Amino acid sequence: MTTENVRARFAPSPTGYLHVGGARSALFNYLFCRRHGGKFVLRIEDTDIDRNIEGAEKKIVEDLRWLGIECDEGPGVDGAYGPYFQSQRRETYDVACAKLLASGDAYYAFDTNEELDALRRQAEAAKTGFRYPRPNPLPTAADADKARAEGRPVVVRFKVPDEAITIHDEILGDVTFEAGQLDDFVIVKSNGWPTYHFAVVVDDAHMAISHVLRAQEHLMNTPKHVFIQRALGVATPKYAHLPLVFNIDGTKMSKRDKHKVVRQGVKDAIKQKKMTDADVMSLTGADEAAVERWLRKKADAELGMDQVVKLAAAADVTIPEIDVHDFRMSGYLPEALLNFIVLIGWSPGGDREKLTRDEMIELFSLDRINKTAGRFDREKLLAMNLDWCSAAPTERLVEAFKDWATLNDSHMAKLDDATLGRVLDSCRGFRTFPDVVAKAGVLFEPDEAVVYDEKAVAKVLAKNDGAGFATLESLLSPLESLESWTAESIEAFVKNTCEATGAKMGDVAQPIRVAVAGRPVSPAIGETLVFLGREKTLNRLRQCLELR
RNA sequence: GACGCCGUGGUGUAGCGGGAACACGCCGGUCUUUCAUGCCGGAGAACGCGGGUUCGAAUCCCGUCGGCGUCACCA
Repeated sequence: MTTENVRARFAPSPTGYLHVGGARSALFNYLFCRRHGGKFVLRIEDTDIDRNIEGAEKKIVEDLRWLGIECDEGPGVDGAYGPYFQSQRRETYDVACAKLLASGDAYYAFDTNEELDALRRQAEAAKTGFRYPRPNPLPTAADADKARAEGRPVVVRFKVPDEAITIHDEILGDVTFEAGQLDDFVIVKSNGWPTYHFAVVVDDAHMAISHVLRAQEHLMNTPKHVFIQRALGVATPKYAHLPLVFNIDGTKMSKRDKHKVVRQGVKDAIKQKKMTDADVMSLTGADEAAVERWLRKKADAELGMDQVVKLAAAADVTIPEIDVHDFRMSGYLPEALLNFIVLIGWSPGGDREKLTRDEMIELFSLDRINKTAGRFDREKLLAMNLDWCSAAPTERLVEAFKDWATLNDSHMAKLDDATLGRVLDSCRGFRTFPDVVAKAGVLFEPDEAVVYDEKAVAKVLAKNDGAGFATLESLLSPLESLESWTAESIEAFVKNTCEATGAKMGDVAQPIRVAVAGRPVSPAIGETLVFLGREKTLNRLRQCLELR
């Protein structure tokens, strides 16, 4: 492989957060560039003016950065091939289009959507595939002006050559498409903006893109792109189509899954009479018709994400993480997500699995990319996250935890680094950050916030005529007068108490734990009480004794 | 339907002509003051199916079936 002039790009459209599938594509392009000393370009494909979401590209850049993927050229990173927004490159497309029109490789067309639909229905009825009927003779510029004057939409279509084409794919090998499969597709829309097919080709050429690594769903687009390249007289980059990423059940992983899961959860709740349509209406503020459309007609657009979040909480379902940002919000380490993602469709060979970003760069190669689609196994991700967390130094954990806690408005975001480090270390073995809060969070809340779990109280405190309560009571004054309040001294105190009374560690530690945390789970008893401090410990012990 | 891609335990992968390996998950056990970790052990694929080439095939060839993808003035 020539390592000079390698230039690859990631080209998302700014319609929201970065999807994990997109992140995988970005990662592979990034790794490939780094491996070969090339340039990684980020280009925003915002030619569909109506669908663009304001500021979405900032979110995408932010998500990439969180993962540790930085571009060499792109929005905010100047390079010799900018601008990096397609919306700012209109002249380039206009010039290229004029060229194709002049050479006779493209022509005007004036069909309305209704006419096109009718044609498609006809084709369907006749059970023949729809192909746009190329007019003969081809309309002229004058015809186009006339049509425009009549108020008809004017588009430009590409005149697809009637020949077979073989594309060499770096992963798939040679892929041949028969002649006559493609019809004359639109390259410039009636609003004057290029379609995706045209814009990618023009930009890839202008930006000197040498390699295109993209998801396999684009494979069938490649002949279109190569035909345009030939008509334009520009070079064809090397293509590598990446295997798809599916949900664990084999369905396509898409943003719609969030709606899908919540919808099903709400339906189940309604069936079990835990919820009603009226609940859905009051929760979302949507009217009956809108609820009907969302719930029964699967019209996702009827409800916004914040409304879906409320419904999910009410129906007690967990919204699946789909976007990179979702995983960040769920308390994953970016290095773990990155490691997990890189292994969907690629492996360094052998038994090697855990990889840092630098190791990925060193080992990455196109010929080790798989052809088979992979599934996104959340259990494996969780296990991998646990691994990374266990191996991470405390400082890294503190940094990542603070990011997570801040984003989630957790009360633990306020803790100082030293305390946070101890808390995180005392919880080692956690899978994601919410586990840490579940285990130790209550120690940093007001005493009144402690919720006593009935089962735990019954089992640990009330059983045997309130033996646990009695233990607590007997501990009150020794704890109050304990000389030093450190994890070691507290542990020693508990041990000594056991030895003196012949009790087991659990007989002493568990009542304290339940009294102080409300549940039978918390960090080691010494650490638990240190986090709490002596005063709050005693306060909670007394508070708990009132349950008797 | 047309075209295209793919097919190793439940999942991700390794192996690419000569004992089917690793990780996750699952099951059982175990350490521990709780949970989670950790540790030990186990079940689970004759490599979609059929045929061929070969002394020998998951590995090469052909066929077949199945899964998936694409068929927009969305990208």
